[in-house]
Amino acid sequence: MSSSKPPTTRSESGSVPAAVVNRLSLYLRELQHLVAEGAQTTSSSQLGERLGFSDAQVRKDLAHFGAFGHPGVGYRCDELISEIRRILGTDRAWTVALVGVGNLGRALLGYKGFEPQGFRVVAAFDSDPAKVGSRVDGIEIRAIEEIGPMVAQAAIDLGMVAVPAAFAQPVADTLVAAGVRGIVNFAPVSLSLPEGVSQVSVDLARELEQVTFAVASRLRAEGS
Amino acid sequence: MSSSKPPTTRSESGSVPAAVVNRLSLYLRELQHLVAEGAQTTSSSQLGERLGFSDAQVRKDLAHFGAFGHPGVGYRCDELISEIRRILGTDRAWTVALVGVGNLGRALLGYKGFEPQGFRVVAAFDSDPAKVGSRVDGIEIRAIEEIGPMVAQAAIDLGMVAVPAAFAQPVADTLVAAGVRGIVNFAPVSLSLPEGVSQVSVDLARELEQVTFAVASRLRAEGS
DNA sequence: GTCTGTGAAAGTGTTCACAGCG
DNA sequence: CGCTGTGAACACTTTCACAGAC
Repeated sequence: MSSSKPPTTRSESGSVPAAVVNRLSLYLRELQHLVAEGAQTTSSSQLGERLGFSDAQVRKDLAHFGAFGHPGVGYRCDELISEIRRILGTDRAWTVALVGVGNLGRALLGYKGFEPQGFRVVAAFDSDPAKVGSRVDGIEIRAIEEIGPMVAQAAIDLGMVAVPAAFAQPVADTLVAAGVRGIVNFAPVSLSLPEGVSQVSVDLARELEQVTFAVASRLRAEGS
Repeated sequence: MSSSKPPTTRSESGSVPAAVVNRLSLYLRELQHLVAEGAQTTSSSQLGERLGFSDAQVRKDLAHFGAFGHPGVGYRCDELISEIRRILGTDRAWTVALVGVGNLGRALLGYKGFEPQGFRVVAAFDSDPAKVGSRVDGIEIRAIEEIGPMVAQAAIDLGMVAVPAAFAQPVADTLVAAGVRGIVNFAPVSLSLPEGVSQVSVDLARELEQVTFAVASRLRAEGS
């Protein structure tokens, strides 16, 4: 969604709709908020209500992966958090390389929200020689040519692409050749990647367009 | 998709699935690339192939809003671009206010991708007195208290929320009270907004989680 | 009584396949 | 011919509603 995701993906127990995985992340985030508020347990209806889903939807989503609840009680927050992290793969840390240290890239380097969820940006690359060698948020900016060796040496799992649209595909190709297993693409282009490399695209202008569509529709419905 | 969108939304001709609107943005972006490459016309199959959808899907999506194609010919790019912009509401400019000039906020202020799609960030607010009064990318940072007057005075349409999770809801409430019609939320929390105000959420860690799920699934399928 | 997990029903979205137009 | 637009078939998702567990 945001993003050009393939419709489905494959999991430990058959194929799971992308929409379910999306919601899984939302459940995880909400559970973390609940724990921060001191909750020990929650229920499908509480979780659903806070996120705008039905209780049945929450239960059906979780049922794709197992039976984590306790009838008559609900879900133990910490238990469900562990399960969802295991399902999403974030029960271990993931190393991330950033390519493109422009405006957006710098924000990604400094973003505080990655670490708590198990993501560590450990390398950054840029084609601008003026940036290479400098440090941003404690990370040294390296030349594009160093992607291959660094990804191998630091065993980097994922890549984030924050370069201008025209360079996104070649940069993605380089990351894939270097061995990353997945890419988050912030350039407004559709990447073609080989099978076996996952991708998610985030296009900021597109997010705004989803909002304007809704607003424009409402204005049209009201009669100009 | 990426993001906690309500499942559907309403349009000029009945209700349109959110997934369709998402793809509409993708079609628009791809058409713009095609024009840049010198194309005059395209077809549902070309458009679909470049984005990973079926030709039928492209035609069905567009059919929600009218008949824009020319049988035997395809779609005239410039014509379809105009139509999609009209549908999305981006046939006119939208003014945007940013709240939260941290790492991410600064990136949003400087992001070059908004203007070409019809978005203009015209005001920025932050609670940090040290930032208030300074300028970032030509925009003066104002105090949170000025949101109300500024949104009214500058007739601001949309808000972008890039503040820490705990402040996102009150900031959103302030923006709504000030009169914005839609909000893009970058904080990892689920906002509750009144009917009539559209929202899209972008959670960067969640985007990464969608990728790790796919990667983790593949690893599990391969046997550890 | 409360709340989960789940078949069955209802509702949506996608693909198929073709009539019709340029 | 080629390609759109579209009803009909299909597939998928969500909701319903209840049996079973605590």
